Amino acid sequence: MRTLSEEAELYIERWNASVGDLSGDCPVRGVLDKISDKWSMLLVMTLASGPKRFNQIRREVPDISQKMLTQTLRDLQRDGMVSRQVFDTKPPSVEYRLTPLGASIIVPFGHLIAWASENHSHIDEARLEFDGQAAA
Amino acid sequence: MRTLSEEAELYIERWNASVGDLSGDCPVRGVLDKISDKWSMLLVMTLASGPKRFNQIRREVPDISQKMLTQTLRDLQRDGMVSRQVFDTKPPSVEYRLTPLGASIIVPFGHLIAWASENHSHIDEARLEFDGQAAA
DNA sequence: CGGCATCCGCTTGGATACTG
DNA sequence: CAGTATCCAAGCGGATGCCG
Repeated sequence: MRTLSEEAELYIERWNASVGDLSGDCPVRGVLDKISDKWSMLLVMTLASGPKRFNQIRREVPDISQKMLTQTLRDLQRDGMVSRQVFDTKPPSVEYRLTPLGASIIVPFGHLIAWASENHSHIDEARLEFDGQAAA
Repeated sequence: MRTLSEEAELYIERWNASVGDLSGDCPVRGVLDKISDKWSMLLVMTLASGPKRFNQIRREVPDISQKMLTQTLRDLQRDGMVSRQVFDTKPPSVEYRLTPLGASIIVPFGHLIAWASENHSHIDEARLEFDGQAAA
């Protein structure tokens, strides 16, 4: 091995040190499963620009169902990533905002988003080529 | 808002600039969906430490089924993240390795893993507290 | 060894209707 | 407005058996 950057090597080492046997109950796997959730990170990024109310989030993320929005917000609250504040007005309003923990994931997640926007064109190209060869 | 770091602010800005209306066909969403795949990132990290053969990967990731391993490897190959090399021995052997594109995701993904190992204890605590209050 | 094909259970998640 | 409750379809993914 090879042509990887030193930074990458470092992460690989840490990974190997932290995961042990990669069995399902390794704590990092647990967090990764959360991150893999279809909507979690999208909601975190939506709340990153400020606290928002339920239907306001819904409008900003058009293709989430109300059920999934409720459920994902509750999960994020359970994990201490989002706090929920109810205002006793009528009609009642509920505001969601990132906790410090929730806000702290923005940076590492931002790296991934940066990677995605830099490389999605490469992925598209690779996919076209792959599908072209499969058809031939 | 406001106790976020400047780096976080930068990512939030970029996010807002890049996603437009967050509709399902935004390219960043597309890449994020791939990353959200249950096994993709696990396999990338497994291959990060060097090229490996099919059953070797299976042994290192004990709880993936053969079907999902085949399928995920093919998807990664399609996306240009992994290359597949067949050796014409008997019995035949097949080696998978990261492409430069696949290797390039290790660094941003490493940031997320670092966050996970630093914060999973906070998440566990938050979860215990939340569940305790729910029971009360 | 490294797959592919089939079957099938179970979860995920959407649509709809109702509540405080 | 901000949910809860119920029903139901689609697909993810496991188990098994077969092939080159």
